[in-house]
Amino acid sequence: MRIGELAERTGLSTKALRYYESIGVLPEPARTRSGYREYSTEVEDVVRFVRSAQAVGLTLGEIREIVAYRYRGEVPCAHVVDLIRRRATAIDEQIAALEQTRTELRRLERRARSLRPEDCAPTLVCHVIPRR
Amino acid sequence: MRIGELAERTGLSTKALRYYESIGVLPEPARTRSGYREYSTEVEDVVRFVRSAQAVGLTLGEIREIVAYRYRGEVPCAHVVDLIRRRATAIDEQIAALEQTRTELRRLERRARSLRPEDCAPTLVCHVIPRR
DNA sequence: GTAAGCCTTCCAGCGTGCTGTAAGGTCAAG
DNA sequence: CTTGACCTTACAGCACGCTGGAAGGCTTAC
Repeated sequence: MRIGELAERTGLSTKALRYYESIGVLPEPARTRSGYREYSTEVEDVVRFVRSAQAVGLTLGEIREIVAYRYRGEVPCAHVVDLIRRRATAIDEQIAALEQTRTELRRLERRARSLRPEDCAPTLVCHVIPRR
Repeated sequence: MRIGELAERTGLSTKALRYYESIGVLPEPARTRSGYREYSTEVEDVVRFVRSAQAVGLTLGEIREIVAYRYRGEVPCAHVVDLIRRRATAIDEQIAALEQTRTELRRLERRARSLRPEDCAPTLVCHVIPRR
């Protein structure tokens, strides 16, 4: 299978596939005599795994670690569970931060309704957003 | 006031201040005869405003628009309220996406406990993360 | 033989908000 | 007169996940 076909079957661009290879997420495939990449069918599973892992928020760096276990012939399960847990924690923190910002924004929006533009002092730039 | 003093008073780096100027967030200050930036005291309010606006999630691009009203002598209130509303909506969407990912991660974590590493087929890379 | 459509490599750039470094000018104190 | 602390510009690079383009080689059809 050449790179164009793999791209079509996985819904990725050839650019992305070559990029994954360059950062060690995909293994280096065999080459034809003229230098074309020649993929085995198994690599398709790896590519799909990469997409699935990205979909749950893992970075390509983390994914590279996971597939590295496979390339070494080891089972990555424990490492993956650890990554999942840490990602979940990170997302919890992100959500908390965003919720705080959202609360602040809603507060500002409410407050803005009671402010008159004429009262806005130029030195404050905008009195809708209060100085900390 | 020279740039170092402004940096100290606002808690920013001189690099950041020069960067803000370069992208039009801060106005070009007066210069001494030898080329040093000489700031008026009012610019400190602008810098503080930039920090406050960043704290509620506005980008420097959006902030530039807001201060542009001021530099034109207009009141930016209506525009700011609009920006705040749109930012709040964007944050709602971000939170929703993150919550979905988090739910999926928790689901994977629970599921992983019932899986045995020995059952993990190499072609799937890792059966903890299911194929889509 | 030549055109179309693949493939290759390498280098650059996107956006965001800066930071680092180099190479040089200025200013006050000793 | 020199030292050190400040200032200036300009260019590069960070993370992240790619995409685009240039310049060239391979393969197949006509």
